[in-house]
Amino acid sequence: MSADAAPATPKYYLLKTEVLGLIAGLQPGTLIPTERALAEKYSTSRTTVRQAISELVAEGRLGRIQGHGTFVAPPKVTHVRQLTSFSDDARTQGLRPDSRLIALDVVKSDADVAGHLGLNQGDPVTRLERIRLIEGEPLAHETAWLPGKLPRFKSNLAKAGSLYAVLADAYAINIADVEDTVETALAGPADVRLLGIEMGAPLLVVHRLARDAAGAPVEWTRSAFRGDRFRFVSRVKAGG
Amino acid sequence: MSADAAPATPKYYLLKTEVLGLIAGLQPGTLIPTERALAEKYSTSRTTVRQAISELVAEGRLGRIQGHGTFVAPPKVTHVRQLTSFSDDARTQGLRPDSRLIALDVVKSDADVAGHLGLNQGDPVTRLERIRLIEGEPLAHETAWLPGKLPRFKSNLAKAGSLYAVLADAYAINIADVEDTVETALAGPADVRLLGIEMGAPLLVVHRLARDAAGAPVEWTRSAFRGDRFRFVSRVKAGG
DNA sequence: GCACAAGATTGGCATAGACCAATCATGTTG
DNA sequence: CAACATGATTGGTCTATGCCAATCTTGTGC
Repeated sequence: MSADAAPATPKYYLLKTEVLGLIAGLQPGTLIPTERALAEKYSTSRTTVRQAISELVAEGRLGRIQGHGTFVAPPKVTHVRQLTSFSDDARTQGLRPDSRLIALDVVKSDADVAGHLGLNQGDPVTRLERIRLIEGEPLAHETAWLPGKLPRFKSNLAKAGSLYAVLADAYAINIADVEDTVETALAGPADVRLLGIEMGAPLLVVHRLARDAAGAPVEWTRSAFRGDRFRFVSRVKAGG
Repeated sequence: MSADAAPATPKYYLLKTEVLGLIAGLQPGTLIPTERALAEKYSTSRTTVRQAISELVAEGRLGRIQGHGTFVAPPKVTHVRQLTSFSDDARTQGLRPDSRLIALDVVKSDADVAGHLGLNQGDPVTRLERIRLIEGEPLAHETAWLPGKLPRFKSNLAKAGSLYAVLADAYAINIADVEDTVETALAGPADVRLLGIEMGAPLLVVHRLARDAAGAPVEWTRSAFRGDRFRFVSRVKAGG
Protein backbone atom coordinates (compact mmCIF):
# COMPACT_ATOMS: atom_id res chain seq x y z
CA MET A 1 0.00 0.00 0.00
CA SER A 2 1.47 3.33 -1.06
CA ALA A 3 1.14 6.56 0.88
CA ASP A 4 -1.53 7.37 -1.68
CA ALA A 5 -3.68 4.54 -0.31
CA ALA A 6 -3.87 3.18 -3.84
CA PRO A 7 -6.03 0.11 -4.18
CA ALA A 8 -4.24 -3.21 -4.60
CA THR A 9 -3.79 -4.34 -8.15
CA PRO A 10 -6.44 -6.91 -8.97
CA LYS A 11 -5.23 -10.38 -9.64
CA TYR A 12 -6.73 -10.47 -13.10
CA TYR A 13 -4.76 -7.39 -14.09
CA LEU A 14 -1.51 -8.98 -13.02
CA LEU A 15 -2.43 -11.99 -15.10
CA LYS A 16 -3.24 -9.69 -18.01
CA THR A 17 0.29 -8.34 -17.96
CA GLU A 18 1.64 -11.90 -17.65
CA VAL A 19 -0.26 -12.92 -20.76
CA LEU A 20 1.03 -9.85 -22.57
CA GLY A 21 4.51 -11.10 -21.80
CA LEU A 22 3.56 -14.54 -23.09
CA ILE A 23 2.43 -13.21 -26.46
CA ALA A 24 5.24 -10.71 -26.99
CA GLY A 25 6.80 -11.33 -30.38
CA LEU A 26 4.30 -13.99 -31.42
CA GLN A 27 2.82 -13.89 -34.89
CA PRO A 28 -0.85 -13.05 -35.33
CA GLY A 29 -2.91 -16.20 -35.30
CA THR A 30 -0.70 -18.05 -32.83
CA LEU A 31 -2.83 -19.93 -30.28
CA ILE A 32 -2.11 -19.35 -26.63
CA PRO A 33 -2.82 -21.86 -23.84
CA THR A 34 -6.48 -22.49 -23.08
CA GLU A 35 -8.32 -20.76 -20.30
CA ARG A 36 -8.27 -23.95 -18.25
CA ALA A 37 -4.53 -24.42 -18.79
CA LEU A 38 -3.77 -20.85 -17.80
CA ALA A 39 -5.95 -21.17 -14.71
CA GLU A 40 -3.93 -24.19 -13.69
CA LYS A 41 -0.57 -22.67 -14.58
CA TYR A 42 -1.22 -19.53 -12.58
CA SER A 43 -3.18 -21.22 -9.77
CA THR A 44 -6.24 -19.10 -10.29
CA SER A 45 -9.86 -19.56 -11.24
CA ARG A 46 -11.00 -19.73 -14.81
CA THR A 47 -13.16 -16.68 -14.26
CA THR A 48 -10.09 -14.66 -13.36
CA VAL A 49 -8.34 -15.88 -16.49
CA ARG A 50 -11.36 -14.99 -18.57
CA GLN A 51 -11.39 -11.50 -17.23
CA ALA A 52 -7.74 -10.94 -18.08
CA ILE A 53 -8.19 -12.34 -21.55
CA SER A 54 -11.42 -10.43 -22.14
CA GLU A 55 -9.57 -7.19 -21.63
CA LEU A 56 -6.85 -8.19 -24.04
CA VAL A 57 -9.49 -9.13 -26.59
CA ALA A 58 -11.22 -5.79 -26.06
CA GLU A 59 -7.94 -4.00 -26.62
CA GLY A 60 -7.33 -5.89 -29.82
CA ARG A 61 -4.31 -7.82 -28.56
CA LEU A 62 -6.01 -11.24 -28.60
CA GLY A 63 -8.88 -12.79 -30.45
CA ARG A 64 -10.85 -15.82 -29.35
CA ILE A 65 -13.27 -18.23 -30.93
CA GLN A 66 -15.55 -20.57 -29.04
CA GLY A 67 -14.50 -24.17 -29.61
CA HIS A 68 -11.25 -23.13 -31.28
CA GLY A 69 -9.18 -21.19 -28.76
CA THR A 70 -7.53 -17.89 -28.09
CA PHE A 71 -4.92 -16.39 -30.39
CA VAL A 72 -2.72 -13.38 -30.98
CA ALA A 73 -4.72 -10.78 -32.90
CA PRO A 74 -3.46 -8.85 -35.93
CA PRO A 75 -2.56 -5.18 -35.51
CA LYS A 76 -5.27 -2.53 -35.58
CA VAL A 77 -6.25 -0.94 -38.83
CA THR A 78 -5.61 2.78 -38.85
CA HIS A 79 -8.38 4.61 -40.61
CA VAL A 80 -8.01 8.16 -41.75
CA ARG A 81 -11.15 10.04 -40.97
CA GLN A 82 -11.73 13.01 -43.20
CA LEU A 83 -14.34 14.87 -45.12
CA THR A 84 -14.57 12.01 -47.56
CA SER A 85 -16.56 8.85 -47.13
CA PHE A 86 -15.46 5.57 -45.63
CA SER A 87 -14.85 4.05 -49.06
CA ASP A 88 -12.77 6.95 -50.30
CA ASP A 89 -10.82 7.10 -47.06
CA ALA A 90 -9.92 3.44 -47.21
CA ARG A 91 -8.93 3.50 -50.87
CA THR A 92 -6.65 6.42 -50.19
CA GLN A 93 -4.73 4.10 -47.90
CA GLY A 94 -4.59 1.22 -50.31
CA LEU A 95 -7.09 -0.75 -48.28
CA ARG A 96 -9.85 -2.63 -50.05
CA PRO A 97 -13.18 -1.30 -48.86
CA ASP A 98 -16.41 -3.19 -49.27
CA SER A 99 -19.88 -2.95 -47.92
CA ARG A 100 -22.81 -5.20 -47.36
CA LEU A 101 -26.27 -3.71 -47.61
CA ILE A 102 -28.54 -4.36 -44.66
CA ALA A 103 -31.39 -2.01 -45.48
CA LEU A 104 -32.16 0.76 -47.94
CA ASP A 105 -35.60 2.26 -47.63
CA VAL A 106 -37.61 5.38 -46.94
CA VAL A 107 -38.86 5.67 -43.40
CA LYS A 108 -40.52 8.25 -41.22
CA SER A 109 -37.99 10.16 -39.21
CA ASP A 110 -38.06 9.72 -35.44
CA ALA A 111 -37.41 12.58 -33.05
CA ASP A 112 -33.64 12.08 -33.03
CA VAL A 113 -33.20 11.93 -36.78
CA ALA A 114 -35.64 14.75 -37.38
CA GLY A 115 -33.85 16.92 -34.88
CA HIS A 116 -30.52 16.46 -36.53
CA LEU A 117 -31.72 16.88 -40.10
CA GLY A 118 -33.87 19.89 -39.33
CA LEU A 119 -37.07 18.04 -40.23
CA ASN A 120 -40.37 17.48 -38.57
CA GLN A 121 -40.84 14.17 -36.84
CA GLY A 122 -42.49 11.80 -39.27
CA ASP A 123 -41.05 13.42 -42.39
CA PRO A 124 -39.68 10.87 -44.83
CA VAL A 125 -35.98 10.14 -44.82
CA THR A 126 -33.91 7.75 -46.85
CA ARG A 127 -32.21 5.21 -44.64
CA LEU A 128 -29.09 3.37 -45.74
CA GLU A 129 -27.85 0.67 -43.39
CA ARG A 130 -24.63 -1.18 -44.21
CA ILE A 131 -21.82 -3.23 -42.83
CA ARG A 132 -18.50 -1.75 -43.82
CA LEU A 133 -15.59 -4.08 -44.49
CA ILE A 134 -11.91 -3.58 -45.09
CA GLU A 135 -9.96 -6.36 -46.71
CA GLY A 136 -13.02 -8.55 -46.33
CA GLU A 137 -13.29 -8.05 -42.58
CA PRO A 138 -16.45 -6.45 -41.09
CA LEU A 139 -15.32 -3.41 -39.19
CA ALA A 140 -18.27 -1.09 -38.84
CA HIS A 141 -22.03 -1.00 -38.77
CA GLU A 142 -23.28 2.19 -40.34
CA THR A 143 -26.70 3.74 -40.74
CA ALA A 144 -27.10 6.91 -42.75
CA TRP A 145 -30.23 9.03 -42.79
CA LEU A 146 -30.69 11.42 -45.70
CA PRO A 147 -33.53 13.95 -45.97
CA GLY A 148 -36.44 13.00 -48.21
CA LYS A 149 -36.57 10.46 -51.02
CA LEU A 150 -33.80 10.04 -53.55
CA PRO A 151 -35.02 8.68 -56.90
CA ARG A 152 -33.13 5.59 -58.14
CA PHE A 153 -30.89 5.82 -55.10
CA LYS A 154 -30.28 2.12 -54.84
CA SER A 155 -29.10 1.65 -58.40
CA ASN A 156 -27.01 4.82 -58.34
CA LEU A 157 -25.28 3.68 -55.18
CA ALA A 158 -24.64 0.20 -56.55
CA LYS A 159 -22.99 1.80 -59.56
CA ALA A 160 -20.82 4.34 -57.79
CA GLY A 161 -20.23 2.57 -54.47
CA SER A 162 -19.46 5.70 -52.54
CA LEU A 163 -22.28 7.60 -50.87
CA TYR A 164 -20.67 10.99 -51.27
CA ALA A 165 -19.94 10.44 -54.94
CA VAL A 166 -23.58 9.51 -55.53
CA LEU A 167 -24.90 12.49 -53.64
CA ALA A 168 -22.71 14.82 -55.70
CA ASP A 169 -23.05 13.24 -59.11
CA ALA A 170 -26.67 12.13 -59.14
CA TYR A 171 -28.33 14.61 -56.79
CA ALA A 172 -26.02 17.66 -56.88
CA ILE A 173 -25.63 17.43 -53.11
CA ASN A 174 -22.14 18.54 -52.16
CA ILE A 175 -20.80 18.23 -48.67
CA ALA A 176 -19.32 21.50 -47.48
CA ASP A 177 -18.55 20.63 -43.91
CA VAL A 178 -18.79 17.74 -41.52
CA GLU A 179 -19.12 17.47 -37.76
CA ASP A 180 -18.04 14.12 -36.29
CA THR A 181 -18.81 13.14 -32.74
CA VAL A 182 -16.72 10.27 -31.38
CA GLU A 183 -17.45 8.31 -28.22
CA THR A 184 -17.16 4.84 -26.79
CA ALA A 185 -19.99 2.36 -26.40
CA LEU A 186 -20.23 -1.36 -25.68
CA ALA A 187 -21.31 -4.05 -28.09
CA GLY A 188 -24.80 -5.48 -27.69
CA PRO A 189 -26.33 -8.54 -29.33
CA ALA A 190 -26.85 -6.79 -32.69
CA ASP A 191 -23.19 -5.76 -32.86
CA VAL A 192 -22.14 -9.29 -31.97
CA ARG A 193 -24.17 -10.60 -34.88
CA LEU A 194 -23.27 -7.93 -37.40
CA LEU A 195 -19.59 -7.44 -36.67
CA GLY A 196 -18.57 -10.77 -35.17
CA ILE A 197 -17.28 -9.28 -31.95
CA GLU A 198 -17.82 -10.20 -28.32
CA MET A 199 -20.66 -9.03 -26.11
CA GLY A 200 -19.62 -5.93 -24.23
CA ALA A 201 -16.60 -5.21 -26.43
CA PRO A 202 -15.82 -1.51 -26.79
CA LEU A 203 -16.98 0.30 -29.88
CA LEU A 204 -16.00 3.63 -31.33
CA VAL A 205 -19.28 5.25 -32.22
CA VAL A 206 -19.12 8.11 -34.67
CA HIS A 207 -22.10 10.31 -35.38
CA ARG A 208 -21.63 12.44 -38.44
CA LEU A 209 -23.66 15.45 -39.44
CA ALA A 210 -22.81 16.68 -42.92
CA ARG A 211 -24.00 20.00 -44.35
CA ASP A 212 -24.05 21.57 -47.77
CA ALA A 213 -22.66 24.99 -48.63
CA ALA A 214 -25.87 26.71 -47.56
CA GLY A 215 -25.58 25.07 -44.15
CA ALA A 216 -28.50 22.70 -44.64
CA PRO A 217 -28.05 19.26 -43.05
CA VAL A 218 -27.79 16.64 -45.79
CA GLU A 219 -26.65 13.54 -43.86
CA TRP A 220 -26.92 12.17 -40.36
CA THR A 221 -24.99 8.96 -39.94
CA ARG A 222 -24.24 6.66 -37.05
CA SER A 223 -21.21 4.40 -37.45
CA ALA A 224 -20.13 1.85 -34.89
CA PHE A 225 -16.56 0.73 -35.41
CA ARG A 226 -14.86 -2.16 -33.65
CA GLY A 227 -12.69 -0.67 -30.96
CA ASP A 228 -10.47 -3.75 -30.99
CA ARG A 229 -9.62 -3.38 -34.65
CA PHE A 230 -9.73 0.36 -35.36
CA ARG A 231 -8.00 3.52 -34.60
CA PHE A 232 -8.81 6.79 -36.27
CA VAL A 233 -6.49 9.42 -37.55
CA SER A 234 -7.61 12.91 -38.20
CA ARG A 235 -5.45 15.68 -39.54
CA VAL A 236 -6.02 19.37 -39.08
CA LYS A 237 -4.09 22.23 -40.60
CA ALA A 238 -3.79 25.68 -39.12
CA GLY A 239 -6.14 28.13 -40.70
CA GLY A 240 -8.50 25.28 -41.65
CA MET B 1 -33.84 -18.58 -32.72
CA SER B 2 -33.94 -16.58 -35.93
CA ALA B 3 -33.11 -17.94 -39.36
CA ASP B 4 -29.79 -16.19 -38.87
CA ALA B 5 -28.96 -18.57 -36.00
CA ALA B 6 -28.30 -15.52 -33.85
CA PRO B 7 -27.03 -16.32 -30.39
CA ALA B 8 -29.54 -15.96 -27.56
CA THR B 9 -29.50 -12.65 -25.80
CA PRO B 10 -27.55 -13.01 -22.58
CA LYS B 11 -29.48 -12.59 -19.39
CA TYR B 12 -27.32 -9.75 -18.18
CA TYR B 13 -28.08 -7.77 -21.34
CA LEU B 14 -31.80 -8.14 -20.80
CA LEU B 15 -31.30 -6.90 -17.27
CA LYS B 16 -29.28 -4.01 -18.61
CA THR B 17 -32.20 -2.87 -20.70
CA GLU B 18 -34.51 -3.33 -17.70
CA VAL B 19 -32.33 -1.08 -15.61
CA LEU B 20 -32.28 1.48 -18.43
CA GLY B 21 -36.05 1.51 -18.19
CA LEU B 22 -35.81 1.93 -14.43
CA ILE B 23 -33.63 5.03 -14.69
CA ALA B 24 -35.48 6.69 -17.55
CA GLY B 25 -36.33 10.23 -16.57
CA LEU B 26 -34.49 10.13 -13.25
CA GLN B 27 -32.29 13.02 -12.25
CA PRO B 28 -28.51 12.58 -12.12
CA GLY B 29 -27.46 11.48 -8.66
CA THR B 30 -30.59 9.46 -7.96
CA LEU B 31 -29.70 6.18 -6.27
CA ILE B 32 -31.03 2.98 -7.79
CA PRO B 33 -31.70 -0.27 -5.88
CA THR B 34 -28.62 -2.09 -4.61
CA GLU B 35 -27.05 -4.99 -6.46
CA ARG B 36 -28.44 -7.41 -3.89
CA ALA B 37 -31.94 -5.93 -4.17
CA LEU B 38 -31.89 -6.09 -7.96
CA ALA B 39 -30.64 -9.68 -7.85
CA GLU B 40 -33.60 -10.57 -5.66
CA LYS B 41 -36.10 -8.55 -7.66
CA TYR B 42 -35.09 -10.13 -10.95
CA SER B 43 -34.36 -13.60 -9.53
CA THR B 44 -30.79 -13.62 -10.72
CA SER B 45 -27.34 -13.78 -9.26
CA ARG B 46 -25.50 -10.73 -8.07
CA THR B 47 -22.75 -11.40 -10.59
CA THR B 48 -25.26 -11.07 -13.41
CA VAL B 49 -26.53 -7.81 -11.92
CA ARG B 50 -23.00 -6.53 -11.62
CA GLN B 51 -22.31 -7.27 -15.24
CA ALA B 52 -25.37 -5.37 -16.40
CA ILE B 53 -24.55 -2.41 -14.20
CA SER B 54 -20.88 -2.44 -15.12
CA GLU B 55 -21.84 -1.92 -18.75
CA LEU B 56 -24.11 0.96 -17.87
CA VAL B 57 -21.32 2.51 -15.82
CA ALA B 58 -18.91 2.06 -18.72
CA GLU B 59 -21.36 3.77 -21.04
CA GLY B 60 -21.72 6.68 -18.66
CA ARG B 61 -25.37 6.02 -17.80
CA LEU B 62 -24.71 5.06 -14.16
CA GLY B 63 -22.03 5.79 -11.62
CA ARG B 64 -21.28 3.73 -8.56
CA ILE B 65 -19.33 4.19 -5.37
CA GLN B 66 -18.30 1.39 -3.07
CA GLY B 67 -20.14 1.63 0.24
CA HIS B 68 -22.49 4.29 -1.09
CA GLY B 69 -24.45 2.79 -3.96
CA THR B 70 -25.24 3.10 -7.64
CA PHE B 71 -26.75 6.24 -9.13
CA VAL B 72 -27.84 7.89 -12.35
CA ALA B 73 -24.82 9.57 -13.96
CA PRO B 74 -24.78 13.06 -15.39
CA PRO B 75 -24.67 13.48 -19.18
CA LYS B 76 -21.40 13.23 -21.06
CA VAL B 77 -19.33 16.31 -21.66
CA THR B 78 -18.90 17.08 -25.31
CA HIS B 79 -15.42 18.27 -26.05
CA VAL B 80 -14.52 19.98 -29.27
CA ARG B 81 -11.22 18.70 -30.51
CA GLN B 82 -9.38 21.07 -32.73
CA LEU B 83 -6.01 22.47 -33.50
CA THR B 84 -6.02 24.27 -30.21
CA SER B 85 -5.14 22.85 -26.84
CA PHE B 86 -7.40 21.24 -24.28
CA SER B 87 -7.61 24.45 -22.24
CA ASP B 88 -8.48 26.63 -25.21
CA ASP B 89 -10.99 24.10 -26.49
CA ALA B 90 -12.81 23.92 -23.19
CA ARG B 91 -12.90 27.68 -22.67
CA THR B 92 -14.39 28.10 -26.10
CA GLN B 93 -17.34 26.10 -24.83
CA GLY B 94 -17.71 28.00 -21.59
CA LEU B 95 -16.36 25.08 -19.60
CA ARG B 96 -13.89 25.72 -16.80
CA PRO B 97 -10.66 23.89 -17.55
CA ASP B 98 -8.06 23.11 -14.94
CA SER B 99 -5.05 20.91 -14.69
CA ARG B 100 -3.05 19.24 -12.01
CA LEU B 101 0.66 18.77 -12.61
CA ILE B 102 1.92 15.24 -12.12
CA ALA B 103 5.42 15.60 -13.54
CA LEU B 104 7.46 18.15 -15.44
CA ASP B 105 11.02 17.13 -16.17
CA VAL B 106 13.59 16.41 -18.82
CA VAL B 107 14.03 12.72 -19.59
CA LYS B 108 15.80 10.60 -22.14
CA SER B 109 13.50 9.65 -24.95
CA ASP B 110 12.59 5.99 -25.34
CA ALA B 111 12.23 4.33 -28.72
CA ASP B 112 8.57 5.28 -29.11
CA VAL B 113 8.96 8.94 -28.26
CA ALA B 114 12.17 9.27 -30.25
CA GLY B 115 10.50 7.71 -33.26
CA HIS B 116 7.62 10.12 -33.21
CA LEU B 117 9.67 13.23 -32.57
CA GLY B 118 12.34 12.38 -35.09
CA LEU B 119 15.02 12.09 -32.42
CA ASN B 120 17.57 9.49 -31.50
CA GLN B 121 16.71 7.23 -28.62
CA GLY B 122 18.17 8.73 -25.48
CA ASP B 123 17.98 12.32 -26.67
CA PRO B 124 16.56 14.65 -24.02
CA VAL B 125 12.88 15.53 -24.18
CA THR B 126 10.78 17.68 -21.94
CA ARG B 127 7.98 15.66 -20.39
CA LEU B 128 4.81 17.28 -19.11
CA GLU B 129 2.36 14.99 -17.33
CA ARG B 130 -0.96 16.36 -16.11
CA ILE B 131 -4.46 15.50 -15.10
CA ARG B 132 -6.95 17.58 -17.03
CA LEU B 133 -10.16 18.65 -15.33
CA ILE B 134 -13.33 20.30 -16.50
CA GLU B 135 -15.55 21.95 -13.94
CA GLY B 136 -13.36 20.41 -11.25
CA GLU B 137 -13.83 16.85 -12.49
CA PRO B 138 -10.76 14.82 -13.60
CA LEU B 139 -11.43 13.79 -17.16
CA ALA B 140 -8.11 13.01 -18.78
CA HIS B 141 -4.58 11.94 -18.06
CA GLU B 142 -2.18 13.58 -20.45
CA THR B 143 1.53 13.24 -21.07
CA ALA B 144 3.24 15.52 -23.56
CA TRP B 145 6.76 15.02 -24.87
CA LEU B 146 8.50 18.01 -26.38
CA PRO B 147 11.91 17.89 -28.11
CA GLY B 148 14.88 19.05 -26.05
CA LYS B 149 14.91 21.31 -23.01
CA LEU B 150 12.80 24.42 -22.69
CA PRO B 151 14.33 27.07 -20.42
CA ARG B 152 12.00 28.29 -17.65
CA PHE B 153 9.28 26.06 -19.03
CA LYS B 154 7.63 25.42 -15.72
CA SER B 155 7.22 29.07 -14.76
CA ASN B 156 6.13 30.05 -18.24
CA LEU B 157 3.48 27.35 -18.22
CA ALA B 158 2.23 28.33 -14.78
CA LYS B 159 1.82 31.86 -16.05
CA ALA B 160 0.06 31.16 -19.32
CA GLY B 161 -1.74 27.93 -18.48
CA SER B 162 -2.03 26.73 -22.04
CA LEU B 163 0.76 24.66 -23.57
CA TYR B 164 0.27 25.99 -27.07
CA ALA B 165 0.26 29.61 -25.92
CA VAL B 166 3.54 29.01 -24.09
CA LEU B 167 5.17 27.32 -27.03
CA ALA B 168 4.22 30.23 -29.28
CA ASP B 169 4.86 33.15 -26.95
CA ALA B 170 7.95 32.00 -25.09
CA TYR B 171 9.65 29.69 -27.60
CA ALA B 172 8.36 30.88 -30.99
CA ILE B 173 7.08 27.37 -31.67
CA ASN B 174 3.90 27.59 -33.72
CA ILE B 175 1.79 24.58 -34.50
CA ALA B 176 1.04 24.36 -38.19
CA ASP B 177 -0.73 21.04 -38.30
CA VAL B 178 -1.85 18.28 -36.02
CA GLU B 179 -2.47 14.58 -36.48
CA ASP B 180 -4.71 12.97 -33.87
CA THR B 181 -5.09 9.23 -33.52
CA VAL B 182 -8.13 8.08 -31.56
CA GLU B 183 -8.71 4.60 -30.22
CA THR B 184 -10.25 2.77 -27.29
CA ALA B 185 -8.38 1.27 -24.38
CA LEU B 186 -9.34 -0.06 -20.96
CA ALA B 187 -8.53 1.52 -17.63
CA GLY B 188 -5.75 -0.04 -15.59
CA PRO B 189 -4.79 0.62 -11.97
CA ALA B 190 -3.06 3.92 -12.78
CA ASP B 191 -6.15 5.26 -14.52
CA VAL B 192 -8.30 4.16 -11.60
CA ARG B 193 -6.08 6.15 -9.28
CA LEU B 194 -5.61 9.22 -11.46
CA LEU B 195 -9.10 9.60 -12.91
CA GLY B 196 -11.30 7.95 -10.30
CA ILE B 197 -12.83 5.47 -12.71
CA GLU B 198 -13.41 1.73 -12.54
CA MET B 199 -10.95 -0.97 -13.49
CA GLY B 200 -11.52 -1.98 -17.08
CA ALA B 201 -13.63 1.04 -17.98
CA PRO B 202 -13.26 2.18 -21.59
CA LEU B 203 -10.97 5.08 -22.35
CA LEU B 204 -10.65 7.23 -25.43
CA VAL B 205 -6.92 7.42 -26.04
CA VAL B 206 -5.73 10.23 -28.26
CA HIS B 207 -2.18 10.43 -29.52
CA ARG B 208 -1.34 13.77 -30.99
CA LEU B 209 1.61 14.62 -33.19
CA ALA B 210 1.95 18.33 -33.80
CA ARG B 211 4.28 19.87 -36.37
CA ASP B 212 5.53 23.35 -37.10
CA ALA B 213 5.37 25.05 -40.48
CA ALA B 214 8.61 23.43 -41.61
CA GLY B 215 7.13 20.02 -40.85
CA ALA B 216 9.30 19.33 -37.83
CA PRO B 217 7.56 17.42 -35.03
CA VAL B 218 7.22 19.68 -31.99
CA GLU B 219 4.88 17.71 -29.74
CA TRP B 220 3.96 14.10 -29.13
CA THR B 221 1.18 13.74 -26.61
CA ARG B 222 -0.81 10.86 -25.22
CA SER B 223 -4.16 11.73 -23.65
CA ALA B 224 -6.45 9.19 -22.02
CA PHE B 225 -10.00 10.51 -21.65
CA ARG B 226 -12.77 8.86 -19.68
CA GLY B 227 -15.01 7.13 -22.17
CA ASP B 228 -17.91 7.29 -19.74
CA ARG B 229 -17.79 11.05 -19.49
CA PHE B 230 -16.51 12.28 -22.84
CA ARG B 231 -17.42 12.50 -26.40
CA PHE B 232 -15.40 14.37 -28.98
CA VAL B 233 -16.56 16.60 -31.73
CA SER B 234 -14.39 17.47 -34.65
CA ARG B 235 -15.35 19.73 -37.49
CA VAL B 236 -13.92 19.67 -40.96
CA LYS B 237 -14.59 22.06 -43.81
CA ALA B 238 -14.22 21.30 -47.47
CA GLY B 239 -11.00 22.59 -48.89
CA GLY B 240 -9.36 22.40 -45.45
C1' DG C 1 -22.01 19.41 20.95
C1' DC C 2 -18.00 17.21 18.98
C1' DA C 3 -14.85 13.47 18.02
C1' DC C 4 -14.11 8.90 17.65
C1' DA C 5 -15.39 3.92 17.47
C1' DA C 6 -18.28 0.28 16.09
C1' DG C 7 -21.54 -1.71 13.26
C1' DA C 8 -24.34 -1.89 9.05
C1' DT C 9 -24.58 -1.41 4.32
C1' DT C 10 -22.95 -1.51 -0.29
C1' DG C 11 -19.81 -2.29 -3.81
C1' DG C 12 -15.15 -5.01 -5.50
C1' DC C 13 -13.01 -9.20 -6.33
C1' DA C 14 -12.35 -14.09 -6.50
C1' DT C 15 -13.43 -19.14 -6.20
C1' DA C 16 -15.64 -23.46 -7.49
C1' DG C 17 -18.63 -25.47 -10.25
C1' DA C 18 -22.36 -26.46 -13.64
C1' DC C 19 -24.11 -26.53 -18.11
C1' DC C 20 -24.48 -25.06 -22.88
C1' DA C 21 -22.70 -23.69 -27.61
C1' DA C 22 -19.24 -23.75 -31.30
C1' DT C 23 -15.33 -25.83 -33.43
C1' DC C 24 -12.41 -29.50 -34.62
C1' DA C 25 -10.63 -34.22 -34.89
C1' DT C 26 -11.62 -38.88 -35.42
C1' DG C 27 -14.36 -42.77 -36.71
C1' DT C 28 -17.88 -44.98 -39.60
C1' DT C 29 -20.44 -45.79 -43.70
C1' DG C 30 -21.44 -45.74 -48.57
C1' DC D 1 -12.32 -40.91 -51.08
C1' DA D 2 -16.17 -38.07 -49.50
C1' DA D 3 -19.90 -37.21 -46.45
C1' DC D 4 -21.80 -37.62 -42.19
C1' DA D 5 -21.93 -38.79 -37.18
C1' DT D 6 -19.83 -38.84 -32.82
C1' DG D 7 -16.93 -37.43 -29.25
C1' DA D 8 -13.51 -34.25 -27.37
C1' DT D 9 -12.09 -29.76 -26.68
C1' DT D 10 -12.60 -24.96 -25.91
C1' DG D 11 -14.98 -20.91 -25.10
C1' DG D 12 -19.71 -18.43 -23.13
C1' DT D 13 -22.77 -17.71 -19.51
C1' DC D 14 -24.60 -18.22 -15.04
C1' DT D 15 -25.12 -19.58 -10.05
C1' DA D 16 -23.91 -19.59 -5.22
C1' DT D 17 -20.87 -18.16 -2.03
C1' DG D 18 -17.19 -16.05 0.58
C1' DC D 19 -14.42 -12.36 1.98
C1' DC D 20 -12.58 -7.73 1.76
C1' DA D 21 -12.78 -2.54 1.14
C1' DA D 22 -15.18 1.89 1.27
C1' DT D 23 -18.88 4.67 2.88
C1' DC D 24 -22.36 5.92 5.98
C1' DT D 25 -25.07 5.73 10.21
C1' DT D 26 -25.48 5.19 14.95
C1' DG D 27 -23.73 4.91 19.52
C1' DT D 28 -20.51 6.23 23.18
C1' DG D 29 -17.44 9.02 25.79
C1' DC D 30 -15.61 13.46 26.95
